[in-house]
Amino acid sequence: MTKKNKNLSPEDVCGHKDGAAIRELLTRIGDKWSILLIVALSKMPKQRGRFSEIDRTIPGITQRMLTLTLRNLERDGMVTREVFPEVPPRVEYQLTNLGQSLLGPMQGFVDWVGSRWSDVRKAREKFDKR
Amino acid sequence: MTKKNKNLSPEDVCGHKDGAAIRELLTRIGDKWSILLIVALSKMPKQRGRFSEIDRTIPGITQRMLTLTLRNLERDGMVTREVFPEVPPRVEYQLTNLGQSLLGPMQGFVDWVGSRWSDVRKAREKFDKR
DNA sequence: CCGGATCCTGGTCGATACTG
DNA sequence: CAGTATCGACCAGGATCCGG
Repeated sequence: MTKKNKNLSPEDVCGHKDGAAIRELLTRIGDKWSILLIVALSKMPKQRGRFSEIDRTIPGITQRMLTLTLRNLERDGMVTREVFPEVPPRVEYQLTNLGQSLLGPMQGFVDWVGSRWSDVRKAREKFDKR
Repeated sequence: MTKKNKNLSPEDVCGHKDGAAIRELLTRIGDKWSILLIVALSKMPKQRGRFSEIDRTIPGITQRMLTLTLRNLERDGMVTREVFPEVPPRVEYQLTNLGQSLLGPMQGFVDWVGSRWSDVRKAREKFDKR
């Protein structure tokens, strides 16, 4: 017997109740800078660094986008923000446990890319050859 | 001794040579519909279905976006497209091995969301309360 | 040093209408 | 049925300037 497809809303990704959350997460870390910030922070001593430091670590990012992306990550509990009342101002960001815990799952993708990306590139070349 | 940071280009995500590829992949599956299509196809018999079938499975998607997303996935070697010269036209799409192989790594994210998403939500509420 | 305020541009996506 | 064509809204993100 063929099982009838239950109506799944676009939020039910994977038929999973957290589908919407999954899509949100992918959208977030799929944006232009988030993943770079997370990785950059993860490589700093104590997974911690100040604004200008992160800025220098990530070539091409503008101050605006750095601020914005950090805010989003802070809002999501991935990083903390600590302001030191000095002159000149100093602000330090640090990866939270939550943020660090994302590095694990990410490794799955990294491995996949390592083993399969060449296939994707070949597929593209073949496809574009038309 | 403190190890001096090598200049890493924005393409060197994770200090990994495939960094650009990783970002590309995340951007692709982080877009609005790709992940839904992959999952939808993976649940069909033989990971295969026709255009209208997929369309009905994914509420809210427009014909335009369905076509576009399928094209992208086809170009990346994630799905195949087979046209049957009949009237009315029939076109079937099928997940490739490559496409299926992505489901594994994805599971890591799914699990992460399952165990950690509530933390994200709590962080957001706390943050927004200002 | 950090980051807010503005302005602007290109790209993504939805709506709609039309074809082989 | 399975698309293509066209238009327009919206928004991510870049450039730039200013301010505590």
